[in-house]
Amino acid sequence: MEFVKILHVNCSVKYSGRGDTTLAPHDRIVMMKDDGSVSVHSGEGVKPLNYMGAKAKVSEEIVDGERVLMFDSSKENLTVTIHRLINEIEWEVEDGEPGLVRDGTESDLQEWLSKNMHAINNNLEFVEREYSTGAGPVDLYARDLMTGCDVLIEVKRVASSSAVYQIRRYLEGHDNPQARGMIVALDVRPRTRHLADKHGIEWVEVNYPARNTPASEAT
Amino acid sequence: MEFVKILHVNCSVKYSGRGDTTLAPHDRIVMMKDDGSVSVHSGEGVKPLNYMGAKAKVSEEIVDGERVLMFDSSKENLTVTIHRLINEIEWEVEDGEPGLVRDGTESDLQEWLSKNMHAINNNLEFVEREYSTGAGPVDLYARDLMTGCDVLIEVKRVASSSAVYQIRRYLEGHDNPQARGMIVALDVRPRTRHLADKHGIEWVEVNYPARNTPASEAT
DNA sequence: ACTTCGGTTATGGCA
DNA sequence: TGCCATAGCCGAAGT
Repeated sequence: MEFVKILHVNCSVKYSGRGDTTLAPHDRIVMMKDDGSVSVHSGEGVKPLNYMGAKAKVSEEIVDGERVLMFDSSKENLTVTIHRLINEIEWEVEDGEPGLVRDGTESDLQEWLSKNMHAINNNLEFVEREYSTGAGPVDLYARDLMTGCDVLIEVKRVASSSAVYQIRRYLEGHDNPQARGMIVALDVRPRTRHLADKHGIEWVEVNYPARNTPASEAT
Repeated sequence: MEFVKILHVNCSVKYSGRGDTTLAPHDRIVMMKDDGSVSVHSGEGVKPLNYMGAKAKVSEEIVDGERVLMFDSSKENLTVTIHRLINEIEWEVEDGEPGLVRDGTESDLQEWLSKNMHAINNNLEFVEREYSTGAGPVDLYARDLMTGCDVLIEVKRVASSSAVYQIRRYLEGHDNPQARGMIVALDVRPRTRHLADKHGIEWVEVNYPARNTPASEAT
């Protein structure tokens, strides 16, 4: 069993480690798990204002009549000074979390495309995945069946400008200067299309097939 | 006033939007804020398993005798199906969060460098900050006092390869083709050094002065 | 609304 | 373990 402690407090926070930050006194929610992780939440936003990962040593002491929580790891430390405790609960959470199942990652798409090049273009023949160019590994390496031309393909779920720069680097690092560059994505952003055109990079939007649902084309 | 609702439940979660994920039934903690954000926590780790940012429409209904929470925004949706409610609280959190104060950010470093170019090199004269090139704004624009040469500088706390590509784009977009490119950072990663050298980009590591110490604030 | 960029990014993969 | 690239990255600022 794992315990989660949640406090509603008026507090100040000080963090030092990867950077240095402070939080002035205010009303907040502090969540502590018994793996040593803490997060300090305000009433808004999904991200905690301050936090610290697991493996921290947790200690608590009274300084000037105020409860002070301290979290220390080798390289970081976080201190929560509690000016006023408003509420405090502790819940027992069953362990054995099965974990998040992700579907439709870039890696999935890349693998699927390698076996379904026709989704891009009927003239493409798959050659290699994660093909190593002088400037790093390009997602897909293909060949144009009509012209015999090498085609280097950058795969993205959502392609933004960086994809254009990426593929340009691969072309630059590739030994065959005649190679074409191409972006294949579920979503090629408008400005990315323009930038790609400008640099002579082809782009194609594809539809990823239905996942995890045998007959989910019901619409 | 802002309200934060925290539930301890046995639940399943389904998310669809930027990707697709599922969480099998298990014991978890759900935090809902009244800006529409949600996060689903297990008993471990600082990051939520599932989450959704603000601006979501929250709705709730009973399906097959189970309470279902739905969060919908234009491009994403998250569904929490509650198989068993173990606990539920709602806290009222004072608004007006003063916010996190960061120290030693890239922006701080950039400003400090603009006034202390000698930390980089004695021959540099500051010209402009966030100088607009055809390829976007470069952090610092300077001039070499010996040669009169333009120097475009990318500032980073930690410089990784992307900094090299960034500065190359700025040089490409700059009107003066003779301009030199430079990376200035607290930490230039090994591969970045190599890559910079290869592309004729200079790089310099600097020490940031002590922060928050009255004596060092003289300027 | 779309894009760009910094971040205490976190996190997984690989040398 | 350290280093690098990805992520449902988030969040903020600028256009």
